[in-house]
Amino acid sequence: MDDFEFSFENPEYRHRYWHSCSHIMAQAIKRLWPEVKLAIGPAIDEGWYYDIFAPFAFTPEDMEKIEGEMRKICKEKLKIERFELPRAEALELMRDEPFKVELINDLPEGETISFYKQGEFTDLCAGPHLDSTGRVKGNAIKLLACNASYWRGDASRESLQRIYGIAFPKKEETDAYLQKLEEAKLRDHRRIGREMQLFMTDDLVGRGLPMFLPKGYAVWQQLENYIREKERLLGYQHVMTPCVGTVDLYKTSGHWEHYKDNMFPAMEVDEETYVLRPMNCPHHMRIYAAQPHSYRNLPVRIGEIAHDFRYEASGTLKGIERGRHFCQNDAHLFVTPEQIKDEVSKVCDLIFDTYKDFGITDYRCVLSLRDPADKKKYHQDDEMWNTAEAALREVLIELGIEFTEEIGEAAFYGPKLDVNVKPAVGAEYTLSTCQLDFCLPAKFDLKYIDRDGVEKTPVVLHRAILGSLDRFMAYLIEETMGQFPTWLAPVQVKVLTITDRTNEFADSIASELNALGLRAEADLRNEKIGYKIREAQSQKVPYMLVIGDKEAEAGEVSVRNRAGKTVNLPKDEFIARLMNEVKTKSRELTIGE
RNA sequence: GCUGCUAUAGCUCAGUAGGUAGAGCGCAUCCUUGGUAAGGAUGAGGUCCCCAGUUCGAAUCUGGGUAGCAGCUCCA
Repeated sequence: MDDFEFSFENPEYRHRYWHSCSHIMAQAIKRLWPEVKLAIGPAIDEGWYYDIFAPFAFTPEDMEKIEGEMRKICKEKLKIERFELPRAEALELMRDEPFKVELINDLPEGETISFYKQGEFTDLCAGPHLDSTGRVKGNAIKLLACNASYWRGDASRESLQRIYGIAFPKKEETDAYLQKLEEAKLRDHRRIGREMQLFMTDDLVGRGLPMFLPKGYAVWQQLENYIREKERLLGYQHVMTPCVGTVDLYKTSGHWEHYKDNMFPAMEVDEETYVLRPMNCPHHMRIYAAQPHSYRNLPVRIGEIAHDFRYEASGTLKGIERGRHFCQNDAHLFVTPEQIKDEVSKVCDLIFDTYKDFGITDYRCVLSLRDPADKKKYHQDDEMWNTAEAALREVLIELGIEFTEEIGEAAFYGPKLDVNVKPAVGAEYTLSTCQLDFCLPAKFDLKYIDRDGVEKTPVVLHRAILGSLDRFMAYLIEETMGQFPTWLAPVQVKVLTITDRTNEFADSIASELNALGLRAEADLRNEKIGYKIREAQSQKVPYMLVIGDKEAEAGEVSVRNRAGKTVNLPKDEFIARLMNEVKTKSRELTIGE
């Protein structure tokens, strides 16, 4: 075996390990069901998968059988050997594996065609691999799931079964990994959303149309107020526009052409055709176009907390992370070409400033570029694209933002900076975005009068900071496990009585807090204090005030925070400190010791 | 949308060779006035997702819907 650090800590070794596991799995499957056909089986960030075409569906029992066979193969300590073949012989060797044949045929002329062989099993593979199946610890292998995938990711091609697996050098490590997966499920915003009564869905209302309940809407309102106020201070002007518009609005923008399959179908009324709007760029464009603009007044920043509707494929719906109705924290900045850099940089500042307020640190910036080969999706104007992409890239480099570039991820009208995060459960998604658009302003014939008296077309920045408020809330729920900072918590204070002798005092405290704009509830039920605490605790209320005779007499509150810390304070001091915690949007609880 | 899995009380879940259903929590009533994560008793609550079919009989088997979950594809 070539020389590199022979340790699981080494990402390259880990990659080989998992890649070899994928071959071992394929070998086991071929032993058990010789009739199945193999597609591809790479190592991934965590573990591996293999795509398999089988005339039957794998069951959980089958997965156990495969694991058993894999363990055997590990014990057999089969030597893993690489060899190369000329194209004709490679095709002959793989003649019973149609997917491999397709792969070989697609390899460019002159490309090395390599195989890896272990015992009776040989797979087309670029490698590299471990030197023996004996290096893999058989009883630390765990097959996780069997799901569907498409051959070459193309929904019009064969549907394959993708079996995922994970393995570590020690069984305890695999167990710990599985434990971690289980714990992640506890953070799932759909679960917490139900438990904390933040939102709900209802079949009669419709699929993918979540409803925010009083507690969830309380959080929502805080988010909305937060971002709107932040934008206002940065010179944004907020508008409110309707959710229904003529289909011509979207034909003009080009969205109809690109996205009509993902829009609710058109509504014919009298002689006109309307659609539920999937986004609101066109509205803002028309607002801009409604009056003349001078270069002196640019940038014009039009913002909206906008309700949009998209007919998302049913399989993509996921709680409030992705629904068919959602609310964008959208804005369009109309700028001169000279202002691009400055405005993009301000948007980036706003994004990262916001992340700081919410303590979001685990994100990834992507510069999303067009795929020049995709003539269908992208607006055809190479010069425009080159200018826009270069401009955005330049700003990001200048700001010292770390980013990767991804081809084919741009919007049809321009390149974007996407800020992506990973949820507790499921695939990465985009939280914030900043898009550079030279295209729609022309389609809407937008103008400003420049310094030289000539009419010119502005550039538009599309940007969303909280992205969709729904999705942002989903992310916050999973990050905080529902333990929102006090300023966001649905119920900030729960006032708990021990006996009914203190009902009046407790009630007056709750009223006083509510009058100050805080969210407080009194629990005057005839229950034991432990019971009331338990319930408030499970609702993740930041502060519980225990009010007994002693407190009522002294005008004090016994504060218990949700971390279990307690302290007795004069009522007014508690209120003052609480107000301060909320005002400063502290992410930590500041009361309790 | 595709493939697979799932659907029993408000929630989490048991259950039945095909013979009309159960627990815990929650809820209601009563007792309990208790000091920092579950006091006690009693009771109500179910078209076993929907529609067909098979059957003497279907919550259970079959088919078709609907919804949820996982992944794939998509995401202006």
